[in-house]
This record gives sequence, C-alpha cells and structure tokens, in this order.
Amino acid sequence: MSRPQRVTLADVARAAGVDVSLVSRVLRGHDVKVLDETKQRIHDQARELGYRPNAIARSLRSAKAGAFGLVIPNFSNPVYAQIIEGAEAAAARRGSVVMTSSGEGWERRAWYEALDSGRVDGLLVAGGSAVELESLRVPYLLVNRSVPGVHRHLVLDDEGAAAVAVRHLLDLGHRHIAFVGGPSDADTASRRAAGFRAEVDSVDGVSGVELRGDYTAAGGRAAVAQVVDTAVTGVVAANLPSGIGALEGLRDAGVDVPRDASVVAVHDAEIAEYVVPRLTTVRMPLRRLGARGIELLTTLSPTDEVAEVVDAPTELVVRDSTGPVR
Amino acid sequence: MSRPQRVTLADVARAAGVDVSLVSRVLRGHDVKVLDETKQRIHDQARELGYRPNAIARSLRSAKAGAFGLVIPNFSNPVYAQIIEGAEAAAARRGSVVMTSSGEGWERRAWYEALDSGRVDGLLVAGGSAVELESLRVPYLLVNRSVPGVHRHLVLDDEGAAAVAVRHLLDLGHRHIAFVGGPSDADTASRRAAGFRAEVDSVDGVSGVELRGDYTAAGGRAAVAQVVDTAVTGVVAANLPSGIGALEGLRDAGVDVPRDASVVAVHDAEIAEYVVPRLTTVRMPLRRLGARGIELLTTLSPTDEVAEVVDAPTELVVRDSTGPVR
DNA sequence: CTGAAAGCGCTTACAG
DNA sequence: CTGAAAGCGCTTACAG
Repeated sequence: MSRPQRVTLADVARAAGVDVSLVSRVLRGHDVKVLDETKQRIHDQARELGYRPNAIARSLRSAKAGAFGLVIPNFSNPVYAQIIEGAEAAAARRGSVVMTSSGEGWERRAWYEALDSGRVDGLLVAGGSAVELESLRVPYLLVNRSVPGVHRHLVLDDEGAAAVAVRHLLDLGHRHIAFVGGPSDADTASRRAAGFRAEVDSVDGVSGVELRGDYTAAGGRAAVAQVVDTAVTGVVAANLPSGIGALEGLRDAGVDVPRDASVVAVHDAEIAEYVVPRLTTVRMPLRRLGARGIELLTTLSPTDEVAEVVDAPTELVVRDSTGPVR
Repeated sequence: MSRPQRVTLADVARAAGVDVSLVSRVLRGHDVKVLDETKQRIHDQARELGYRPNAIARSLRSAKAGAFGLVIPNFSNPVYAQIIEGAEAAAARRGSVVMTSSGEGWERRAWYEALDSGRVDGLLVAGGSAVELESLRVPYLLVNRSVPGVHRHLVLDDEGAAAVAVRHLLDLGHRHIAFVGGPSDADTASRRAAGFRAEVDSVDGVSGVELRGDYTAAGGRAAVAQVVDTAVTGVVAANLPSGIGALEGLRDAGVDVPRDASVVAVHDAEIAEYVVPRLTTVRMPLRRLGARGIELLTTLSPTDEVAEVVDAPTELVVRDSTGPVR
C-alpha cells in the first residue's frame, strides 16, 4: 500500500518526452491531430505513473468547480434523502459531484462564504434563511420552498398533492374532512392548505376544517384531538410526522382507524410502512425535484428569474389508514 | 441584486495602493508589523469592493482543500444523519466544510477519483466497498465498519451495546432471550452478536438463541415468528428496522408487547417514538463517531494504522416495548 | 503535429 | 514596514 507522491502533468510529460501542454490535450481527448504513437506513449506513461489530474488546478484555470452544493436543513428528514439522490444523479451526468451539507456547526454566514468561493458552480438551497442568498455570487436555486422577493425557486405541486389526498377521501365517501396544517412560516404548508381548501370547496355538501399544526407528530396529535367529537371522519395531514401524530391522537381517543376515521398524509417515506395502521400517503416526485434543480442551475443565467413547479406526477399510495366511511 | 464580477486580491491591492502580497498577509491576519493606517485602508477597500477570497486558488497554492469528504451509503438511514452532524461540527472547528455524498449515479470508481483529486483533505467512509480505498491518495478512515485487511477504522462499541440490551432484559427477569441478527457481511452485526452471546453466557440459567436477520423490518418480523411458541420472552434486535419488524411479527402472532414479550433494539432514532408500542433502544454515540473521525483524519499520518472504538458511552433509552417478565 | 508562454488567484519565502 | 518574484498544476490560445 505505497502511497505515491502526487504525480503531475509535468511528470508525465517528462516521462513521455513531450511538452506538458500536449499531455494535457491528449489526456483530455482534446486533440485528434497527434501521432498515434505519441498518444500511446503519453497514455502509457500516465497509467504507469498513476497520474490523476488535480481538480483544484483545473478548477482554478477553467473557472469551473465541477461540483454543486446542496444545502439541507437536516439530514434526519427522509424527504431530503430523495432530493439528494436525484441531484447526485443529474450532476453525475454532467461530470460533477454534489456536496451536501447542513452548515451545522458553522456560523451560517461563514459557511455560505466557504462554499461561495469557487468551490461550487451552483447551489441548491432546500433550507436556511433567505438573507444569506443575496450576497451569493454563485447561481443558486431554492428548492421545495419559495421565499417572498426571491424569484429563484423550484417547488413541488403542493396544491395538487393535497387535492389528491382530499379526492381519495371523497371517493371513499367522506364528507367532513379536517386538514392538519403546518407552521405559518412554511410556504409548503400554505400551498397544501390552499389545495385542500380548493378541492373541498369544489364539491357540494362537503365541509373542510383547517387545524393548526407544526409539521411534528405532537402537533398532529394535538390537532386531531380537537375534532374527535365532531362529524369529521377524514383527516389530511400536511406532512408525514403530522399524519403519524394524527394516528396517535385518534388511537388515544379510542377512534379506530380506518374503521371510524381515515388518515392520509402528504409525502411518502419508509416510515409510513412501519406505523400502525400503515399510513396512506401522497408520494411526491422528490428525486425529480433534485434532478431538475441541477438542470436549472446549469441552464439558467444567474440573473434569470425562475418559479417552476416540478412537472412529474404525485402518486397516491393507498395503505391501511384509509377506508370507506361507514 | 447586482451580481458583481469576482473581486480579486489584485483589485483590492490596486484600490488600496499596495502590493497584492501585503493585502494577502493583512487579510489573513498573518502580519502584525503593518502600519495601522495601511491595515485600515486594506480592510476598508476589501469591504468596499466585496472581496471574497477564492478558496480554489488558496487550495492550489497551499495544497490544502479546507474540506473533508464523507461517503454515506444511503441518506435515508437516520443513523447517518447523526454521524454527519458530528463530522460537520468537528470540521467547522478546523475551518473546514464537510462534503457528504453517496456517490449515487456515478460509476463508483469515477466518483472516488473525482473526490481524490485535491478536493478534500481526507475521506470518512461509512459505506461502499473497500476495493476503491487502496488507490486513494488522500487519507481515509472507515467509520462504523471494519474491513479485513484495512487497518484504518473507527467503530462503535457494538459488543457493549448488545450487552446493555441483554442486561436490561435480564434485569427485568427475562431468562430466555433471542437475538435478531444482521446480514453476514455486516461487521457491526457480528460484533453485536458477540456482545449478545457474551452477556447471555455470563449468567447461569439464561438461554440465548441467535436468529438470522438482515437489518430490515421484514427480516425482523420473519425472525421472531420462529420463536413465538418457545420459552423466549425477550428479544434483542441488532438494529432499529429489525426491532420494528420484531414488534410487527409479535403482533401478527397475537403476542402482546410488553406484557408477554419485550423487545429492545440497538441504535436510536426518532422512529422509535412513532411505533406502537414505543421501542426501547440502546442509543449509540453517533455524533461523537463523526466528530472523532474528523479528528483522527487530521491527526493521523496517512499510513498510520488505526483500529479505535469510540469511547463515548452507549445509553439505554427505556420506552414501552420492554417490561418485567410475568 | 508539437512546443513555449501566459495566466487562473492566491501564498510564501526573500529582499530591502 | 512593504514590494517583487516564484510557483501551486493545470488549460488555452498562439506559434511554428
């Protein structure tokens, strides 16, 4: 396991008896008009010496980092895992790596500066405050969230997802439906609320009540407690933890799911399989969100405005927490 | 929102009427013997122009990337979220960022080469095959796993964690205990099995049966099905999904937890709160693992051998899935 | 077909 | 106390 010193282009050039610039061109495949024999010698020596291009030097010279940044508020949320996968795949197709980080442990501003200093060609921002964005030099794009005054974002069809959930309950005969919302500062939550409202109002004789939530299980549990003695039989939770909390709250109150009430949550992840009863969800195209984010970053000029909704479909995943109204 | 062109050291030097080298020293705080007035002028101009050092140029010159890499097999596993947090905090203390990636979408080898080209000062490897490691130039460290023949790893006290789980069940009076193991290629699983065996064998009159599992819920469910009609009253699951599966398997068989059987799993995460009954777990010092990994990377020479166990304590988290034997 | 030169933006001895 | 020079490892016109 000998760990050779770094081998440079100059080392290969010397070994092959040619100029360093020729080695560069041949190794990058930039030059067809080179004698096969010379080409061969260069490749042979490069392999022999174990040459590996220095990405940093290349970046400096070409002013391209070959990397994208992805800011994730917290890695525990399974939603982000899928965004990361999509972004990595899309970046790989362009020969770039994705560097994901939460910026934990850094003063947030310092962290942004550490990234925005040539290390990345673009930044996907899934969390964090918008304040830092203004001073960014590198092109950025908000992902799965929008911020007033920042016209660079790519979001999911949150309205549509909530509507799909409501539609599922309507199809099962539910006529009194509650919505467990999210925190007021989450724009995803207000879009889901709007989608809920629109779908509920689109059918006569259907009532929809909006409950305050906070995207946590505790919040979902508290919210449903308010409707256990009402006519409500269907619950749409704005996210997965809220839905899990709703399940708990109903069980606490002695309400059987899905016999006496149905619950469906926006977003899907493995955890939905583990709770009892298994939770019906609306799956969002998160991989596509990550991939499309990278695409936009490479396509758009840094000053272009974007306000795009991912066009891939949401998908209802029926499990055991929803059933016909009795 | 004007996006200024990149401002370089030369721009600041020109504006302040001094040499570029002086600007570098002053801005880096490397030089005390500079006229306060000059110092002031340099700082003023830097701020005025919005100067931001180019990390790439600095890296090339100083042969330090100011970044560490962290290879994570899959982001969905909450265990890794905590490792990432610990690593980020430790790196931040050293002025470095952590770039996390699964290498998804890349041919694995190509991906390692993309990182091992000056982009990082060291690599923490939590997953992936050991084959690629041999050709790495950058110092690396296996984290939470060991590989035969690779003497660079930092692991958790897996034996101890399993022992803590067994001890908890013994304390509750259980005398017939089953262990739901992991896949044969997971070294964490074999260490946990060893810890289970040692602790069970340390007390007279206690029987321990080792069941085959695969670190999934389905595996855990299938495993416990084999012991429902035996004397077994306590189950130690080698990881969280196995424990959740064990819970499901027991419910399927009509066994009430914790009345008729107890379940405790190694590793803790939020999901343990969501299942029914809430799962008793052994929490591992994952943040510490990540932080210590970065520490070792910065301390060790690339050729040093390491085989360290994280010295922070594991912690029993008693919830509702364990109770006294009846 | 190949080479020599310039330069990306810094940092670090070395002078003065 | 400050400046001038060299150089990190590449790439890219420009010559020849």
